[in-house]
Order: sequence, then C-alpha cells, then structure tokens
Amino acid sequence: MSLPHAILTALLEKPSSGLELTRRFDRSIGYFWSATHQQIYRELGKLEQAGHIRALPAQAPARGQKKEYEVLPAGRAELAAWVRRSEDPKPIRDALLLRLRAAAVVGTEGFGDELRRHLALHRAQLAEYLAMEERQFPPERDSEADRLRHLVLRGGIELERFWTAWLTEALAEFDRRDC
Amino acid sequence: MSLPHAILTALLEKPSSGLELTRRFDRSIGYFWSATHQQIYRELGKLEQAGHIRALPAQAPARGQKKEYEVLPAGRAELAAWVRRSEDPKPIRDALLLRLRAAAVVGTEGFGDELRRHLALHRAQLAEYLAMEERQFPPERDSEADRLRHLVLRGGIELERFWTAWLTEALAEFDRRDC
DNA sequence: AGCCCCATGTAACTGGTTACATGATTGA
DNA sequence: TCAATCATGTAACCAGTTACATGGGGCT
Repeated sequence: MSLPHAILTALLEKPSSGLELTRRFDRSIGYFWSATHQQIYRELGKLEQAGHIRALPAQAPARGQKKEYEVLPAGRAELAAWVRRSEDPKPIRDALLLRLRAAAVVGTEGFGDELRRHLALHRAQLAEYLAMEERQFPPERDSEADRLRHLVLRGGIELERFWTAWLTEALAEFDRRDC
Repeated sequence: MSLPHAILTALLEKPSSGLELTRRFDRSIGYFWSATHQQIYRELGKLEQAGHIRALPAQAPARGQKKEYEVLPAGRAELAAWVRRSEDPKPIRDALLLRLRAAAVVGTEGFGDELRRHLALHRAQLAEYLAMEERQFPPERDSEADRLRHLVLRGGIELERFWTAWLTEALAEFDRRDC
C-alpha cells in the first residue's frame, strides 16, 4: 500500500497533473519508489474516489486535457496515519545475487561482463545522486524538512556505494579466477 | 521471472519436496529471494508441466504425500540461459525511505521509534548472517562454488551493514532535533 | 476419538508490467 | 494537412500475498 502514499507525498510537496507526477517519479521520488504513468493514473482515480485528493477546478475534464490534483484534508490525515503505522521491512528480492548463486551451480561463463555492466550502471546512478545532493542540499539549506529529505537521499547514495563496492569485490574474485 | 530460476537453483543444489524448498527459502536462499509455500507449489506445477523438473518416481502422487522433485536437462539448460541473459537492475522500492520523506511533509511524531525498531531488526539479521558465514564458510572451504556462494552471502551482510549504519545516522539526526 | 503437525494444494485479491488507444496542441 | 508530442487513459497479464481447504500419520 505504498504507491498511493507516495503520490500523496508528491502532491503535498506540489500539486501536479498525472504526467508531471510521472516525471517526478522518474526523478526525485523515483530513486526509492518507481512507478509508471499507467499506475499513477489508476491510483489518482482511486484517490479521487476515496476523497483523498481532488482535481483543481477550472479544468476541462476532457480526455486529452491536463488535470491538476491537490490533496484534501482527508488525504493528509491518511498519509500522517500511514507514517505512524509500523511496517516490517520486506525481505530482499535481488535478481543479481540470485543469478550469481545460480552461476555457482551452472557455470559463470559470461557473467563477468554482466557484473561489469551493473557496476557501470550503479556508478552512473551514484554520480547522479551526488550531483543531486550538491544541487539540492547546499550547506545553507538546513531547515527541518530539508535535513530529512537529505537523509533520504543519503540513503540512496549509500545504497549505490554498497553496490559499487560489492560489485568491485565480486569482479576482483572473478578476475583472480580467470588468470 | 526469477522465482522459477530460484527453484531450479535450489533443486540442483539438492532435490527436494515443496515443503523442504519452502524451509530452504526461509533460510539460505531466502536472504535474497523470499517465497511462500503457495508460490512454490504453484511454480513447481508449472516447471513440471514445462518439462524442466520431474517428480522422483516411487512416490505416491496422493494429496497429503511428500513429492520430491529433481531438475531435468531442459531445466538446467534454461537456468544456464537465464544466468547468461542480461537484466537491468530494478529500481529500488523501499517503504521506509518513502515514509521518511512523507514524514518530512506531515510530521515526524513517533517515527523515531519505528526507526529504532527497524534498526533492531537489521542488527539481528546482520548477526544471523555473520553466524551463517562462520558456520558455512570456514577458511578451509574454498572451492570455486563455495567462493561464489560466500560472495553472495557477503552481499547480504554488507546490505545489512548499510541499513544499520544509515538507521544509526538517521536516529542521531532525530535525537539531535528532539533535544 | 480428538488433536496436532506434516504436506500439498485452491481461490481470491492486490500491485506492478506491457501493450495499446485516443484526444489535444503545436510547428513544419 | 501531417507528424510529433503532450496528456490521459483501458485492458490483459503476471507475480506476490492472504486466507482457507484437504488429507495422512502419530500421540494421548
């Protein structure tokens, strides 16, 4: 039940249309909760029906027309309740670790390249987050909300650091074997 | 499409019944790919129909009866092909980071306790993995397959270290504010 | 007989993915 | 007028979750 809450958070930060939300999910929010436009439109419909958000008036409700939403008090209350609710961490599901384990059984041929490819992707992601950090969190921006958002971004950064470190170690292991 | 391959890997390591697989998913394989018994039975049915595994003969196929499976050559081939296939890393979806971001908007009241709870859970998981490492990978066990499996476990360990470190940092931030 | 545990399953639901459809606006 | 792009949506499917059903074997 996280997507509707991700959308409520995004809309509280700034009222938006479905496509704008999609783009924001591709950027800032997307680094810890991704969603496609199809999901977002479906969820916006549900949230509107539940009375958690509403379309800003003075918008033609026609098909190809932009439709902006804002959060209603009920939506904010629901989000606050969700934040206070306690939820266990979900067990990891990582296909790359799984594939490495499978490779231990059926052979590692060609797997080094895949590890190198992932390493490059994670390095790029790390660089992007670091650039974001510099842009969005200069030392003088230090309000309460900023510090919390910064903490979230540092989570993303440290996660990418973990991956680059682990992949580097894995590749060293691979290269040692192949000599 | 990872669950069937997780099952093929587990069955290659050791032919098993559905319930035995479930237990192994709760332990070793589960630390990077979790699955419930319902999923496993369903997937075993599909894999059998596809000709990737078969039930060991000399087993009564009655309802309450144990049914052991082994991997057929076609299943091994499919697994090897999957390992060689290249797959992009999935974007992260983490509810705790999302909730922290939401808390930045609607207020952090009570969230420190949730962070402490998660920290305790991740510390416990880390301790469990470290114990597993000592048990399963003593220095003398150093075959090719062992080193790869060890690498996978170290992935799990480093991931838990990341979480404990990040949660500690987040709590420090919270406690600083509350004074 | 009644209970518990082992073992295998079914059914309904939820959330996420993929492919496609449709209308509005803009600029060549 | 045509193509590209912005914008909103539908439909079918797939994977994972939750709740429940059924049967066998052993224990008291």
